[in-house]
Amino acid sequence: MKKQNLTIHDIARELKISASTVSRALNNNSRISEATRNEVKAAVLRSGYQPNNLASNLRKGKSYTAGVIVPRINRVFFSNVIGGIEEVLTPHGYTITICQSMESYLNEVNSLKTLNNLRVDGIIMSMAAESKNAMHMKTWLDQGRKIICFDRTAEDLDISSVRINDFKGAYQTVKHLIEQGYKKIAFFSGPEHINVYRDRKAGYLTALADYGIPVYENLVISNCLSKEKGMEATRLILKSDNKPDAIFSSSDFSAIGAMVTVKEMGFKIPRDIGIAGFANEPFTELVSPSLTTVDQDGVEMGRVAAKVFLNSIETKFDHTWKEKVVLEPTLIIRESSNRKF
Amino acid sequence: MKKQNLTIHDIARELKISASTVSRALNNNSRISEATRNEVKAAVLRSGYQPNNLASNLRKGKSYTAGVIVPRINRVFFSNVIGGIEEVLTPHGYTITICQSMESYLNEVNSLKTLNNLRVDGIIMSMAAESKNAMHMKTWLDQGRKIICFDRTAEDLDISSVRINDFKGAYQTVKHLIEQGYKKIAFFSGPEHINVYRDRKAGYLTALADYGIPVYENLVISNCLSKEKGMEATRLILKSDNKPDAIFSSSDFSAIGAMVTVKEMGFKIPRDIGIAGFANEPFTELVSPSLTTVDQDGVEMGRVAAKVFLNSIETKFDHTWKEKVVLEPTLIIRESSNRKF
DNA sequence: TTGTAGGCGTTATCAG
DNA sequence: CTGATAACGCCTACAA
Repeated sequence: MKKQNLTIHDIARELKISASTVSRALNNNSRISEATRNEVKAAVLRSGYQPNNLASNLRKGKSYTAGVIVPRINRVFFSNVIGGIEEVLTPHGYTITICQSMESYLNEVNSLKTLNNLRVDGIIMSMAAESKNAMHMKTWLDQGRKIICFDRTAEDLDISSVRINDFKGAYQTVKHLIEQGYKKIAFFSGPEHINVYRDRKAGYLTALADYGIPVYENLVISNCLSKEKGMEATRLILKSDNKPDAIFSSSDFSAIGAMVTVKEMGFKIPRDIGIAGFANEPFTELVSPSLTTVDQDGVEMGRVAAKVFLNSIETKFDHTWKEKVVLEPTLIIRESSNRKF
Repeated sequence: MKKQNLTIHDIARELKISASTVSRALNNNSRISEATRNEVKAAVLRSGYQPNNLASNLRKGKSYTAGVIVPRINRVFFSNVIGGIEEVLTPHGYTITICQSMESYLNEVNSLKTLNNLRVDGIIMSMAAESKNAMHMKTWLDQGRKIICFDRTAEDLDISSVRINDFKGAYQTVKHLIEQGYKKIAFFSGPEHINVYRDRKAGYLTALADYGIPVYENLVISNCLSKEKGMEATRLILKSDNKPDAIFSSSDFSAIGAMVTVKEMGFKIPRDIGIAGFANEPFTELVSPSLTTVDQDGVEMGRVAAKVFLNSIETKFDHTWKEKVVLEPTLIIRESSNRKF
């Protein structure tokens, strides 16, 4: 039952030709006659031979594999990105190998090592929250490995990257809230050593400044990304003397938490309190009121990252050239902030 | 800058010993002295040598890789499963290579082939909706490859599989609806050549029969899995002469569609119409009213599938033994169906 | 305990 | 156009 794996040598023997000829026939090499090529292909079909890519990859010094490291694969944004990467790479004959860092620095270090030992042709990654610098990545870069960062990038490294304009996404959202007549806008932030959260906060602060609105310290909450933290923070600020009339969160999850608590405390959304989140998680359009948020097209980001990957390994560009792509975010205005109509 | 890759031969030359000794030192082979082992390890650290797993895998005839094929990676259930697989396999030194079938039979065939050519040690997969039989999988099984199915399994094949008890999940949900006093329960189904949808429907029908409730043909809607289809179907049945007082859907997405339409048409949930879905998508607890649904723990399913994978390749069992694991679903009762309190 | 030799399955190079 | 040969980097008998 369990057949031994056939090799090109078996095919060669059967056809009384050499293994190299079989190899050439299979690789559509030009220096071979139509006749033998067809003979070989027929024999391959007949016998059920399947090439061993491990061997061919070893010989070619190339694995036709992209390593992907994400904090967690089951976060919609990241799985969307992976989907986009896969969509672009598969037609090019590349395969992807996945690792999760689980936001841990140590896991990230190990994943980098594992993928390197597998001789992947490059790594597409988004950094773990725990990784406060990029020394572990530098080691590989110095050895000539390719790393492409997306979303959470290593800004202290000269590296190819794909991000969205988080600053702009935040700025536009705050501008929108102001235009809706909100005057005291609270902000939920994330760990600020991560570029995306730093940028979102900067967008928030700049928008307030541009419109001459003061920043109230008690309304800027740090490290507030989960639903629970959002509920907690909301209760706190709504009970304070200096109540906000809107909440802009760096995360859809804490925005949902805010929504729950605001309703519990008897305020109306968007009449009394406006709410906006960030990321356009699928649930944001399903809750009621539906949540205003910023879309960061994960699938597209994955596609772009994959293209950058292909460019960098097919070296149309010279070695030192790094691509830095910044995608445009889209503000999606929904019920939770829309009181003008 | 770009160092050439070092090999065990380079280390050997530096230490004036043979490559095999280096290999043995690195693999913690017993037939080697402490002294040389330490020397080798020191040299490796100093030089920055990194083993080439392509080569060692080729030599060992084993790739320490699991191939995973899912319909779409960015569906929460599937990405949860992948997370669970990764969690279990990584500590065992296995890596995972991912393919999406995008529900297409052809993509599935190609993925199977790609993964085989990569000589993965086994494949963990959930079948594409388009795949109506498993002949393409049989080909590989006959060649002695390992395939483990999860969720959507190939029932005509003697194969290891991990599923949840979809029948029971559906049965319990319908029983719950009946106990809440609902008497005319509509059902949204999926493609019935897929085991999970067939089983859910069977659970629905059996529960009705057990409680002596007739089945109304106009209330059983086939191929109704998306939000849009759910909206459409709901409009249809609520306008009919034979209106339901509850809707049980095989999918959370169509259940949400039902919810939207029911509210639009002015009915109260759960007072006038009860609703329940299936899968416990993250949004189900965030919508209002929150949606009653059946939890199928994707992460756990992934963990179990990975363990079955490890068992099957580390062959503690004999070749012909196939594990068939059935996990228990959990009915999660939320507001959308709970009118007793 | 260590070294030698051979091979895992391919492909690139060089002859013919 | 085709064949022989030698790698790719590693591991494992077998020999010493």
